[in-house]
Amino acid sequence: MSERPQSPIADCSSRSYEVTRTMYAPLQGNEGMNGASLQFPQTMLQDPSLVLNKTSFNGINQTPTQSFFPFSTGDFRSNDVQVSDFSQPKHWYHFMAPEYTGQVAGVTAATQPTNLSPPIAQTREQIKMPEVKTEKDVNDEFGSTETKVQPQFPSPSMTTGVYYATPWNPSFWPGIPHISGPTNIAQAPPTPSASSPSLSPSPPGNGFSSPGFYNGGSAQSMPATQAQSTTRSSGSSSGGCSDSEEEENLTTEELEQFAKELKHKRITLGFTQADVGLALGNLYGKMFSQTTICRFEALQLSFKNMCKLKPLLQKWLNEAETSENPQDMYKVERVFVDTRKRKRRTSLEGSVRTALESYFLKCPKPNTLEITHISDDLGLERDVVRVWFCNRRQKGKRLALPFDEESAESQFYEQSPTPPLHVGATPLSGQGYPGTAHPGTVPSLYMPPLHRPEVFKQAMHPGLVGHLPS
DNA sequence: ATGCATGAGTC
DNA sequence: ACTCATGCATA
Repeated sequence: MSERPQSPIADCSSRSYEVTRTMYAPLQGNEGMNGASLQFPQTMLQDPSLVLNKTSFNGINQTPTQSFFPFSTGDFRSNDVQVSDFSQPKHWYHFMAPEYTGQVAGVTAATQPTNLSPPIAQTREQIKMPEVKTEKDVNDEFGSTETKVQPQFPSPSMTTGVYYATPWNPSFWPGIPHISGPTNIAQAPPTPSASSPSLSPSPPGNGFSSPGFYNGGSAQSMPATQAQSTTRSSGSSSGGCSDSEEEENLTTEELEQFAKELKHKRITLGFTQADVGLALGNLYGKMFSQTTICRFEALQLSFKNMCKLKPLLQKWLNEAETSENPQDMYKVERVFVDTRKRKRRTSLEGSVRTALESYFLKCPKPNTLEITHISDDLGLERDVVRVWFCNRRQKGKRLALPFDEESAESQFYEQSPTPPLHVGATPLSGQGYPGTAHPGTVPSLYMPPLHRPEVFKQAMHPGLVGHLPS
């Protein structure tokens, strides 16, 4: 954030957005690899200048958009408006039941189970409320997908963790593979004793008795000590993660290592990602979804975010390993779900995605007008387009270059990047993998994160790597 | 595992 | 209006 002094609007023209850089290279590389012809306007892919020197949104019209269709699965609501009028407010959901704060338990956390309305401390069966069904019904949302937990105790997830503080600065995956910094992996595998997930019911205890119960003070309370962390560029170990207790300076290596360890042990102990997420809520007051845990393991979160979550996961891991009944750790379920109705997830067609991609290449940060233009062109809702770009940028960052930005940038940018891309093709072969040989680690099911082929795949182009939705 | 969505915090 | 963290929904 702090590193982008310019106005967003100027981005497209006056500067090459980082994401573009990031994405661009791989893209070309991909092109080179399969030599496949895309439905893309090739000029865009071939000529960086288009991206870099773009001065306006003109050239955009050339995209193969005519073939796109204005339906976009926005079916939940009449599409009539999309093309013509995008500026109108839309409310995909409405709020109901005042007593429901419209939050997922644990996230904003019911602070005091006492005054909360009855429904809150229930098991999912009870809570499963009809819900408003706007465009489409939501079949048994929560619970079903995430938890395999046995509703042993309807524990009132009275986790109290507002804990949303993100004092860190924006530095994500700065660095990279070879960090020579002080690798202080303070994790000495405690000896996994209970590796057999037995559903042994041990006294509920609300999870509060748990040694490591989170009292909502630690990880978040970290003041502005992170001032130093700069704006990335080098900091493999962004000092931003300093904490009153846990993580201070994590290196990407550590995180990488930890992520692997976590995954491995998690699996060994018989937990699912969702379990872990729930357990965190139970133990430390901050619940997370399967998605987040998944992304953590895959190192798909920002560096900062990884740093933030690591201590919690570390704790959980320790708990899980030492606990006689690890299962106790996730005996908390999501108690109730957000009552707001989400907009139904849009599923963009392959062709539309491709088109968006091409637009993105030209201008990763379209302004309102441009967005309108695009949405108009593709027959999508303006908001869908906007969000798409947001996510695209975010993804681009998330999966940013696994190398030092500077150098990688220069490499990828103008030349056709090949080396890194090939790694994807041969996961197990000669991946440099400098500082991460991990001698001791078990040859797990996953590969070294920093060379994850998927990353490149994604970074390159979802639409290009075989992704045709039927 | 990941695409699209939401909301808080910022600029 | 953007970034970032996060999650629902789905492939």
